Amino acid sequence: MNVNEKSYRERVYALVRQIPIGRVMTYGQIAAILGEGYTPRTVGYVMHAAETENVPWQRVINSQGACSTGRITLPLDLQQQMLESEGVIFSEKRKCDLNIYIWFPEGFGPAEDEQTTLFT
DNA sequence: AACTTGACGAGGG
DNA sequence: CCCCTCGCCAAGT
Repeated sequence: MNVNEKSYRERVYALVRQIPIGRVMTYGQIAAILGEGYTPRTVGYVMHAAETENVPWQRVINSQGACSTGRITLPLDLQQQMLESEGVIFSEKRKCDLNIYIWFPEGFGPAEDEQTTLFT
């Protein structure tokens, strides 16, 4: 048996647990990195059960830089509040700048010539 | 075993 | 910029 063989969900959780405080990843980005069989939708599906798995679920947002949990308990989405408490700044439209907060695991970052443009 | 449902995302109007 | 459509695939009924 392959002991490295983790369940479909565990692969997602393992990756999400690596996201640093104050940084985020998108559903599509996670699906692209995990590859085979993973799609933005299924990643979202899996994240629905993440809170009981000791996973920083709030750090996974959509490609528009906004939260899509739909959990609008207060004036603002709970997820957005959690991210704001980690230092992530959201606009009035409830979006954050992915160019600033997006995080890539080792070896998956943007090409060097593109990285420099992020610091202009 | 068939059908429905998403914490998505790219593309077109 | 907003709205709609369609592809994606694990899980729940």
